[in-house]
Amino acid sequence: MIKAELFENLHFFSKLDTDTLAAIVQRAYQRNISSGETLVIEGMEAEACYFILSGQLRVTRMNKEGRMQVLARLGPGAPLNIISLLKDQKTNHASIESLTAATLLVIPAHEFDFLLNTYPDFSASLLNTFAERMANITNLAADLSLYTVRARLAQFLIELADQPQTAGGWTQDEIAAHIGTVRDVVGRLLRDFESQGLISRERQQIILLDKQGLMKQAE
Amino acid sequence: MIKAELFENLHFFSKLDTDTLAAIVQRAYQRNISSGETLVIEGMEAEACYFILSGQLRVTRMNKEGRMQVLARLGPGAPLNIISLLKDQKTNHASIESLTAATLLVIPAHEFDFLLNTYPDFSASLLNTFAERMANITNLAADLSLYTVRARLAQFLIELADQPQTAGGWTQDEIAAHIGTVRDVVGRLLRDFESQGLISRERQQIILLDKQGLMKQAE
DNA sequence: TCTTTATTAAGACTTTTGTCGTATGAGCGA
DNA sequence: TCGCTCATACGACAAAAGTCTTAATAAAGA
Repeated sequence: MIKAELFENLHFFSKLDTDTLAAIVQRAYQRNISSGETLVIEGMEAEACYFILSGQLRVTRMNKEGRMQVLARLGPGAPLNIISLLKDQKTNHASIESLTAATLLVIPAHEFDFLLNTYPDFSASLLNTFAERMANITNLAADLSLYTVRARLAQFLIELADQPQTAGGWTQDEIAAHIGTVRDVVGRLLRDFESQGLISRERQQIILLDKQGLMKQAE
Repeated sequence: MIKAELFENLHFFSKLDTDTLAAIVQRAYQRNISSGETLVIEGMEAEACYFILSGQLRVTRMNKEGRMQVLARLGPGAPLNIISLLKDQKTNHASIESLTAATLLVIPAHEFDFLLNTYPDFSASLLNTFAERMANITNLAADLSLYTVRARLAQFLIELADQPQTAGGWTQDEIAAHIGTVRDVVGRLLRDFESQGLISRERQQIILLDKQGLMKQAE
């Protein structure tokens, strides 16, 4: 049995009515997963959607060669796998895996339908959350199309520096999956940025030295 | 004064209650635009959202060099500029321009807020429409990241052939803006496909000769 | 501590993508 | 019909991105 206190203060839930929260509590269950676990596999039948109570997860797509693109990195309060349930064809639309140990609120597909049809504030809150997600994924698509890898990496480093809480522990592989390229290229560009004095680095730790210069690289 | 008969049979509106439709009619107005007109400019303050009653429009992003990426191509029933109004920062999040003459239902920002807060079926319908849009833009981002221009073009041609209604009148420039590259490259690849006997072409008309072969190009 | 695995480094090389200049033909309006 | 714009063609070139190989180093687990 789960308790509303676990999540009612999270952004998504904070605006919901008490009885909507109660209905969620009644129909959902809690699940704990460990770090590096795969929660959802692209293409399989969509069985449930999720809300992150704690931990970090990432939404990804892969091609046949195994190259991966991260579509989103999400934390507490974020809904997962919603589109898969709303689409006509109810298959998982991307893969989802945990980056840390995490606790999730699991809502089975039919329960989700019920909540959606019964509690207008639930769907309204979803709509708001979606707007931001849509904006983010749109930015990603536009960036991938309109900017070079160099520019995307520079921008990524700047954004990373602005959010110190997420700053540590990025491998070159992860960075590559985020900005839409491969590890080798990230490594090469970081070396280049370093030789220009824009950054300095130690293992998995990048220190931004010249923000102005990096912004120029980002065009 | 506009009439509900103009649009109540469009997909988005068909599931709405009669009084919701009436409220929309009362608070929205109609606007006609000609082909090639710019309806919304990225970055400017968001004043309204729109629904397409007739005609085709495209949602785009540009970089400083003037290279353009088409994010969506939309027809009757589709909502426009919704994210701009739902975001925290209410600026237009992409540009929108007409590809044909078009008629639009215009809903000013504050009226949109009212409708959203008052008629749950309105926001529910929006959520459903959004799911599909989100799926599409996600596919675009993944494709841009994970596939080559050659593969994207081949896939584009296959999809185009499957939808005969949209098939005509694509310039190389437009194709390029859709698949995330520049005109020259599209021209070069089309020449290549033609020399391989995969397609044949006359002015602005591409005939698919070997679907299997193209699918191989799409990897 | 000793393996094993994950991460990074660095260079050489290939392929892909983008840019530029010039040229041709079609369609359109004055 | 004349000029104009638009769409396209095509080759040469430049830049960006990706691949491959070998090697070093750090972290993690037995």
